[in-house]
Amino acid sequence: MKNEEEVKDEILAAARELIQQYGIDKTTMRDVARVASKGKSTLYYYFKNKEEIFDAVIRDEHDELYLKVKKAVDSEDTMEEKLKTYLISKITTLVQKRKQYAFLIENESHHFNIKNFFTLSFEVNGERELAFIRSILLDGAKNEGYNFDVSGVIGIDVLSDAFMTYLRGVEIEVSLNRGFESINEKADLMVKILLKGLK
Amino acid sequence: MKNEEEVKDEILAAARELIQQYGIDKTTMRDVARVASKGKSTLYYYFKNKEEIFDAVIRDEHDELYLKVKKAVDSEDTMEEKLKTYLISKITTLVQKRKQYAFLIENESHHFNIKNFFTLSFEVNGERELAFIRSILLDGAKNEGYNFDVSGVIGIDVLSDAFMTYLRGVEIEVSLNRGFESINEKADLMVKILLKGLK
Amino acid sequence: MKNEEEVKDEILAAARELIQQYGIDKTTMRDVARVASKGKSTLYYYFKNKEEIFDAVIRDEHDELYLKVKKAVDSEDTMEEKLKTYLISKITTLVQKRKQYAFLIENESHHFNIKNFFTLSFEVNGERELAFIRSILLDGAKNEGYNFDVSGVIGIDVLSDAFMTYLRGVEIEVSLNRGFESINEKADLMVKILLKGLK
Amino acid sequence: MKNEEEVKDEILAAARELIQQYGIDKTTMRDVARVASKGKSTLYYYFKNKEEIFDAVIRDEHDELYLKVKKAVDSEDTMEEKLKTYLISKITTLVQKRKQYAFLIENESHHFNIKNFFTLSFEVNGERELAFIRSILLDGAKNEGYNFDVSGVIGIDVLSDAFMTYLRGVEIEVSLNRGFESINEKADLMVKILLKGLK
DNA sequence: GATGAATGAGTCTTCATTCAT
DNA sequence: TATGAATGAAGACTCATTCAT
Repeated sequence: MKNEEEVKDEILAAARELIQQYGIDKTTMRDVARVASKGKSTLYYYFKNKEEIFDAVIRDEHDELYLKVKKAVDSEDTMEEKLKTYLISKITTLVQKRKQYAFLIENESHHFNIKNFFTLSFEVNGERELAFIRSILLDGAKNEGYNFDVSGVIGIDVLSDAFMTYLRGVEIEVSLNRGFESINEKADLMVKILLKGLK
Repeated sequence: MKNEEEVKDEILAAARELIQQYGIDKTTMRDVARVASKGKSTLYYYFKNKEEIFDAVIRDEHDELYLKVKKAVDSEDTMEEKLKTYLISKITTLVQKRKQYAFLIENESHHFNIKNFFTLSFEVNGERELAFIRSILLDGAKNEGYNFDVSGVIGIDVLSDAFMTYLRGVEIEVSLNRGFESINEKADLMVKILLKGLK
Repeated sequence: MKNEEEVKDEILAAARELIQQYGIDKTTMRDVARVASKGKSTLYYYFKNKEEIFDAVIRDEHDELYLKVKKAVDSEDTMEEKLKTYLISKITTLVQKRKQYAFLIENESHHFNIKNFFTLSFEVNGERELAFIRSILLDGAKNEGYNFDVSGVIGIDVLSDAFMTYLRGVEIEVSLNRGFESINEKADLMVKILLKGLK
Repeated sequence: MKNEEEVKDEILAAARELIQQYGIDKTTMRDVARVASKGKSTLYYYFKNKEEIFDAVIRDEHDELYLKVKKAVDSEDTMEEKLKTYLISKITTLVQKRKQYAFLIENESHHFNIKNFFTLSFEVNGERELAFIRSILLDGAKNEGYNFDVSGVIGIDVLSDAFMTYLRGVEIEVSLNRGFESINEKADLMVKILLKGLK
């Protein structure tokens, strides 16, 4: 017999599957119940309401995403590689997710919701991503001799901020399905642009 | 006596107001009718359905946005100023819009939709923005001696692409209400980062 | 410039066309207006309301039907031929009309309305059809020596009534698209059944 | 405590009541819900949509009708009595139903729909009625010495077909409220007409 | 004489949520 | 613990009709 936590997870799994495919608004409690093989009212036994369920789903999803990227980055050695890996790993993961929605692209009427998902992602991971990037740059300054304070204008804060902003642009572009065939190259170039003249 | 176009505009104005406040999904035809001081069915006299109305609204809104930014940029002389102005004018306009939604930040249940609006913005203006930025860089190369082909890696395409991506990140950040108190400074810095070493 | 009667006729023609295809309930004033190339409100200038239009249409339609059948029958000489022609000409005409609706047969959702049309037909022509049939039988008795009062049970009234009832059954069957490939034979047989032993 | 089937039946009962009074088009889900003392959405818990409800009602209604007539006929002994009973019992039952609509006769605007009901009846019971009548005639031929093949023209198929067609005419006439005060006599006469000279 | 514009009332349907069991 | 049953509220959309011009 399952305990409370397990049932909750089953429900969240169902909700996640649906939210990824249809977005929040178009996913109904009935859908979730069906996929979770539960009665509709059972959802209300475990969660206060729809919002609580979908909030949990989103938080989970983005946690995962952040952890995955972080792990990839941590396995790199140099700052430049870390930054590139950050970009590449994030894009790759997002593109992957994007594929799950593939069919929605054609289906214009749904297409608001796909983006919704991506947009939310930023809100959840914002703070820790920025902190993480800063720490990468900091390490670069300490261990690899980068100098971010050239001519008094550019500093670590400025650069990590810029990197973050760029990252967000990338995410949106993925969500809009812009071609990202040459991810590696693009990441390479961007890192070059940002870092040129800083060492 | 109003002609057809005027009435349509009245309806679109009402729809726009509501879409900005509540997002598409939460805005009902009844709401639009009420705000436009029309009967619900009147909307259907002028538009085929909900989608047609909201499509028009969004297209208008983004047209406006693009034109406003373009105008501001065109009034500048140097490439660097143009790029800065691009960022500043876009951010400023978006922040302004953002204020209209202010109260929604508290109102968690609505907040998905705000972002919806921004996300769509990208889709509509994508192409022409990129082209516009390229033309700015091109002029810079021709008239101001910028050289984007240093060390074989960076070119106009790469840079305009990077600028666009960054721009998108900025838009998202605005939509998430990240502080943009020091817009001018931030724009200044970013342009410096992108252009450093290219002249 | 057209006079009132002409415009009314144009409207009725449009209405008739639509009623035949879609039935009364599914035909809207807007449809009629469009087909008649008039403004919707113009219909209300010429007719009090929807009902008045459709009433007129039906009356016309059935008038035509009756007249056509009567003409065919009158051109025959003997009673037996008249009765057969009555059946054949009515069935043929109805089958013809039926063909205009052909596509509706597949389209289940519409199929109530087709029948509606036929049913109404009975109401309008009832009286005069009965009278007409009686007169045919009467002529037969007078001129051809038929004796409808055999064994005290059957009389002209009984027989004309039976013929009428049978006729109605035929109409319904046509409306339900029952095969009527062998109309002539069927008419022949029925008349034989009814008249057998009466001369 | 009611089980699913019971509730469904309650809803169908309400729907039937209304359909009989107002016809399908004019009966709304709201009406049905009110009469069934249920919430409007409850109907959708038990049935997929309006069509499913009204389909069920009609099918039930006609099933009943057929069974009732069949039972009455089966209790008779001779072919002649069976045929008469068929006519009488059918007419009687229909007239009875007709009374439920009585007031609609005045109410012109509704009167299309009444007929709708009758018309549908034919479609549903068509096949089995014909088969039943054939079997009655067959028995008559076998057990009572009727000979339907006189003079090479009339056969069982022809006669059962004629009887059915006549029956349908009767149904329509009932639906149009033609007087059927002397049902027994009329049935008697018709059977005589059809069978005269066949034994 | 003709109609564009406007609409109130109503239709079917969906959904999150509650509650008795 | 789990859910079947029930529903209020709302949503998009349609239509016959009116009326000022």
